[in-house]
Amino acid sequence: MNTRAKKTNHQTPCTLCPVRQLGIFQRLPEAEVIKVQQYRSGQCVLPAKTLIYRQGEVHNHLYTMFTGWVMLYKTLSNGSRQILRYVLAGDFLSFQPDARVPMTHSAQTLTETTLCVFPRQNLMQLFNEHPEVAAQITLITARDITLSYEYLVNIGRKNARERLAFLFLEIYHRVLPQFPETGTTIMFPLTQEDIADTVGLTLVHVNRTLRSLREEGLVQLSHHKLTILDYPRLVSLAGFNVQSVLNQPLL
Amino acid sequence: MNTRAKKTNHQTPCTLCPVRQLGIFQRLPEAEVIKVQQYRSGQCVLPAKTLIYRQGEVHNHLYTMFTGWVMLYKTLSNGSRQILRYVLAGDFLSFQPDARVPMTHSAQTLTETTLCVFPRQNLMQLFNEHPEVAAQITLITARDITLSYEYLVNIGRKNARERLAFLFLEIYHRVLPQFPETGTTIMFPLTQEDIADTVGLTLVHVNRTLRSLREEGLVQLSHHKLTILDYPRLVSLAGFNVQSVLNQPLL
DNA sequence: CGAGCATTTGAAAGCTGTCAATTCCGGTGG
DNA sequence: CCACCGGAATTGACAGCTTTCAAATGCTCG
Repeated sequence: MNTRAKKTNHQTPCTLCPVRQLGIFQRLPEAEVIKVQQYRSGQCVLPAKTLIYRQGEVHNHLYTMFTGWVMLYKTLSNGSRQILRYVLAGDFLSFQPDARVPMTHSAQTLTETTLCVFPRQNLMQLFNEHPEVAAQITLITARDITLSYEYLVNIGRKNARERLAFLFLEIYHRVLPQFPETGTTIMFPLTQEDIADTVGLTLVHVNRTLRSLREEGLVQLSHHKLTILDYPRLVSLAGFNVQSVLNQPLL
Repeated sequence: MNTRAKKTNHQTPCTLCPVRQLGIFQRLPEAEVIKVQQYRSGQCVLPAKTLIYRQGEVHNHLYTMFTGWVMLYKTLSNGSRQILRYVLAGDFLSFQPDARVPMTHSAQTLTETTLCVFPRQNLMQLFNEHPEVAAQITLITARDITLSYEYLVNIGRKNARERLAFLFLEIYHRVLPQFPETGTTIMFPLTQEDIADTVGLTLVHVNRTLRSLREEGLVQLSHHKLTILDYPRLVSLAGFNVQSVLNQPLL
């Protein structure tokens, strides 16, 4: 397989920032948001490459992302890495079956990131008093599973070009709502090694495949900017379906 | 890639069966279980190879599995198939972000299956009146994600032998609690094609890999019976961690 | 301006897929 | 009880996509 682990780990102190209607709170009426605040313990801004929690460690906070990019990944004993998902603004972070069980994966920021901290202990109380939040969380979690399934199909049943096409479209569609003014070019902080570890390929093969896609005028990726050159052909190549990626639970 | 779709679809009428404390209800005190029953709409027994719901169709029920094997899978436009997960007794079935959106995957029984039907419409009401059920559902869903992540690692970063070893151990550990008397041999209703579509390989390569594992005395698979011959070496080969597979949310 | 990470490329090996054909096995009908 | 049928399991040969190994070039940050 491939890949070595990262080593950075400079944690920054938490900084308060204004309340926002994102993530689990996005569908609540204004009054609810104010009340729900009391369960929170704070918010913080983390620089790029910060380890938020590590696979194997007990971690007792939940987070909602406000801004930034975070990746979830698992490291294998042989040193290789599998990136599981990218967490973007409005997404939920660090859900695990049991608070007492160690995390099964790690989370690290790719860019400067602002997130809202929520102690796991308050969760049951929140569920009791705000069942609509519970429903919201359930739906978000269900959507995460849907995305995870898409990834399984992507890695399990597609070739290199199709896998990259899918990844680009997926991220493109999730970033767009955050920056409606961007056209076909978005910020794309992943390295080619990150891409490789996401779609189950090697860095070298990702590089070759990127060249192939570029030469055919499908996408352009350089200096951490991604440009969708031929959206229709990309969708067709990837077997992409927007539904599978949308961040809009409705209930 | 590979594979064609199945065609069977003989639905059987629902049959009432006694209340059981499984799935979402497994942690509730007895009194709660009785009350919670009112939200349910019934239970049914399905023969093997029954399609429970189909990718692309709206489906308005949730289920808890009582007995049997169900597989969740997605079909690609080129005809290939990716199996996402096997649903066993006590597991939850058919969670999707939005009831109005078509299912993104299909579900089919592998064996005769008994499941408890729960109309999606009642969900919000259930959440309101029984927040502990909401918490339970959240935890089950979180566990499903954890398993899904394990599958991603399995397909994305392991070779054929490791993938099979992992799949066998995962299923073995999930089946054991249901049939504590079984020793190292369990019922295993998947065909080699099913295995292939689960771990992202082809039928032919799965067959060769199975032979390799058998010749090395690691596992034996024939006539839909799986025997773990050398558990320690299998665990080591698969990079298997029991935590990732356990069906025991505690809250 | 230098060091270290990230990106590119070439060549060769290897794992996995494809194609085809045969054997095995459970279930059905005579 | 036995022959037959179709799906499942096996196997061989070969092609092809990906990985490995190495090395060169390009960038970015201190």
